[in-house]
Amino acid sequence: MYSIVTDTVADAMPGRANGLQDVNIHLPYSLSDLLGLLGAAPHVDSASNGFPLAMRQLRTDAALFHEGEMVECIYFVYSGSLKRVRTAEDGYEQVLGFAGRGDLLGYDGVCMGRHPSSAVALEDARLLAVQTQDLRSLMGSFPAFGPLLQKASSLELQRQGESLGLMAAVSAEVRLARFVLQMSERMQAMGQSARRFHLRMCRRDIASYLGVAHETVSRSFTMLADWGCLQVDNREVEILDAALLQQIASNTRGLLDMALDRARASAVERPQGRVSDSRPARRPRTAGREQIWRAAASLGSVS
Amino acid sequence: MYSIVTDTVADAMPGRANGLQDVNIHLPYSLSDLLGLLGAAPHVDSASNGFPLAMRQLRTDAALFHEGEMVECIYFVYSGSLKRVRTAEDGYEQVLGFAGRGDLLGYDGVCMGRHPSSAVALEDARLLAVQTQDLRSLMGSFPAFGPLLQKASSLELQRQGESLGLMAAVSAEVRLARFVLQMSERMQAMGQSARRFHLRMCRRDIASYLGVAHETVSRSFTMLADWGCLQVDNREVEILDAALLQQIASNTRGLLDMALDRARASAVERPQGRVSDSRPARRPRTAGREQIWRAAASLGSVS
DNA sequence: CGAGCAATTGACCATAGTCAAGACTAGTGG
DNA sequence: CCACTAGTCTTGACTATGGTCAATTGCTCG
Repeated sequence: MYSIVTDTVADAMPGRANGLQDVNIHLPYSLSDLLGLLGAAPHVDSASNGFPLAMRQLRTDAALFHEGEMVECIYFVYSGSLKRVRTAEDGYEQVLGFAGRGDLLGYDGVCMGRHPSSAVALEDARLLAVQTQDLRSLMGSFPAFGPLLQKASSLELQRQGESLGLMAAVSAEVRLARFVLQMSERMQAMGQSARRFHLRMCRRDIASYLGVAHETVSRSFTMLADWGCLQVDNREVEILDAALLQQIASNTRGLLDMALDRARASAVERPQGRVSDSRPARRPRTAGREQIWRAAASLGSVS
Repeated sequence: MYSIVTDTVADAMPGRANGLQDVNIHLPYSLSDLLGLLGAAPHVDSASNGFPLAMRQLRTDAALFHEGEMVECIYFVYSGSLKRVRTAEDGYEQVLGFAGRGDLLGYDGVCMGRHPSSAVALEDARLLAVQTQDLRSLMGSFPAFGPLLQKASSLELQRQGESLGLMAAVSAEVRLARFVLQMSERMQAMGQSARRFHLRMCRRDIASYLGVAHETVSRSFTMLADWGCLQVDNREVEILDAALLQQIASNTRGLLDMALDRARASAVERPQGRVSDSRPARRPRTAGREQIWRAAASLGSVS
């Protein structure tokens, strides 16, 4: 599985990653920090300084909570990133999504009182914890909190919908293209570069998230790279041709239709193409992808 | 695709049953009806009688709201059922989920102020509408409302997660088995029979929801029927062997492991077992569906 | 009754899952 | 410091699964 980094005491069990430091650590954080994190104006609910919140710290591969546990808190990512996973009865680990700064975790368990999925840190992370039992009084005492929580949960719901949209695509390359664009948007939303970023999750996690085999993720990455959309070095991704990537991502069914349309359209315009990296022509093995090659070539993305 | 049915202006299409009646119709409904629908005790917030709510009526195939529209209300299904759909840029219609009585719709648009997906009635339906601008004051004035809304939105989020779990399965039969079980649970939750029910959506919708071709849904239904799990007559479904169905549904990867495990297990309790006889030292590379047949046979599900 | 859509089934073959092997990296302990 | 393990990542080969096209049947509703 994943390389286990025990964060504190040597626990003899290698399978379990959670040491003592994953328990709550109370630091001088308060509700006002949360309101700020969620984008509230600086001084709304100034009394919110007086409501202390726990800041939870996690090391890589440590679980924030496990599937099936009672829900005591909902969490907001303060730094770092996590994945949400559900383990099927047969032991298969399905990745439901990834969370970064500002994202809400654990809310899906509120209705049943139990977490339907686990959350695991992809890197060292810190999270603000709000006890569910406090939710009611918080909404009463701090008028800004209710709408912000609503907004956050609504955003989660929207994100999940988009995740479903990823899986709708039939072809693996399209799924991956959509995934890359999704990550790119998120990075931008967090103030980072949308063009070049570092993936925090391994191929297996991406594969599970996209519903394909991890070998297929590898292959699809090289495909996208060959077409001149991306440059990939392990987890480092650079988007070279966002337009082409978008085009690929926008085709749910196959690659064929797009390639034809695109090739036809671009046969008219045809600007001078910039050269990314001229690689020896690889023989495309299938009819469908042959089209993409032509499309890409006619776009000037590949010389 | 689906015939687009505008629910406002009289469209000249004679074949379609949707006319003016899909616009808002204010009937004597109030917040107390909503609280009741969501499972609150009968007399909490008795003043809620005084807060009127719009009841929206939809005919089959009419849209509750369209993707991209401004969010004015969130809705709670009072009767009937709907599907949530997202139309990709290439025109492909992706079904995100289905909603029945008590389910919340439109909440995912609250964060951005625009609906990220459409909602379309699968049959004549009625919905209670709550204007988003009222949410804040409602939560202030009616203490029971906030938690109920929270619970409803949390449930939606959980459901979405389960939907993602459907797509995780590689084999089409497994996806369909999970879908059927999901529907069964929902029917039961709504007080109907979990064993025998009527699907409100067509094969295409199921297919889109599961991320497979609609022909594959047909084939998978006949497969499950052949294995003795189900009886299917068009949209009428009867579960014959829930245990086997569960078994099939619980295998994310292939059908292989399950069939073997199951055959082995039942070989113990069933001394006649000739099933797990001389298994070749190495598992046959892809045993395929033959295994299921044997497993089913050894279970006595198929004569 | 006919038009149109839903559902099923068959044939074909491209895509992607599976197994296998090798390259590379990071963490561990001698 | 260097193996040594254990993980990730990539690539190749093979083939089952499922997407696509096509034809048929059945259902519903004018």
